[in-house]
Amino acid sequence: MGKVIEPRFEAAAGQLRAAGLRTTRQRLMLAEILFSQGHRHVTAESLFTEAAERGARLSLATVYNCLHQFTAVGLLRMVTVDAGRAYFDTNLSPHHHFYYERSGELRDIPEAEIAVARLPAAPEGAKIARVDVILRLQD
Amino acid sequence: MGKVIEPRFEAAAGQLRAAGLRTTRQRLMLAEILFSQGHRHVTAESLFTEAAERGARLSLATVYNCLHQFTAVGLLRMVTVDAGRAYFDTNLSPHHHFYYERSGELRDIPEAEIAVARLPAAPEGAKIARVDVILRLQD
DNA sequence: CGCAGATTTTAGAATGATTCTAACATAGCT
DNA sequence: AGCTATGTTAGAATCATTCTAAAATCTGCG
Repeated sequence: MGKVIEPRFEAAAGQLRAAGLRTTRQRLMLAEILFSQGHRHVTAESLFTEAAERGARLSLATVYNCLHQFTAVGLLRMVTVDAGRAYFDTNLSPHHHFYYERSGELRDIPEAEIAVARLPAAPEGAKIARVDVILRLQD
Repeated sequence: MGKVIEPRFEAAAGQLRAAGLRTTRQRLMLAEILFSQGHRHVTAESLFTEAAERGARLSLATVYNCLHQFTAVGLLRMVTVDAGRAYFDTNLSPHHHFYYERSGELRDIPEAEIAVARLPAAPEGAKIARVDVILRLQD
């Protein structure tokens, strides 16, 4: 018998199943936090804290595991703007980022607002997996 | 009486002095490695190893110190492509990067080869300090 | 339902990059 | 040479992240 899923986790459960991931208590909570309130940027630490504030019982290691699993199945995108910690973005459509160097805040820039007009060919034997544009901000 | 500077360090000494940095044995060696052979991309670890191979006696902490000082005075630029370690680039002119995700190799793309046509305005109270374009490569 | 086997979670240790500390050494001026 | 600010260093400390091995949980099946 499948276990009972609280109504507020229905959507998250659907997303996890569609991605081929088991619906564990921890993953449901994290998915709910990540995917039920518009696009978000989180770090492992920030997500862990947020989950803890909501009363979730899970370990930091699980947050790392889930962030990587979600990324692997295409539910998240990793964003590298700071040598030191990884950010994860729930916005999967092509877009770019403002990065506030002082605060560490990350903000989406819709794709239409930046035009990368010409791209060089990828070097022999390689292919371009992704184009990242980061506008670094100071105040 | 100023100390004697070996001829091969003359150029490096000039650059350090021009930047307002004292010419210590360690800085001379690092500057020589960094600035005497065209543009380079290094990490603290790679630079430390290279200096050690050349017989330099210095500590890793000094490499970190120097990389940051050189960056602060505008002799280097920090490049963030990997959450985990910082790269430093001796190429100070505007340009972008190919990043081989598999090997960690970084390669310059001349500015002329990429055109970032339109930029959004910086958000209220902030200004755009830098535009980074990274083409991530897989093989 | 109730179990077996596979997958997950977890605490804690381990790792890797980087920074800090506070003692020692040196550069640059007089 | 001698003074003093600056630079270097070993080693400890910190931070983000990954690993490990054991305990917990999930899912399919009888």
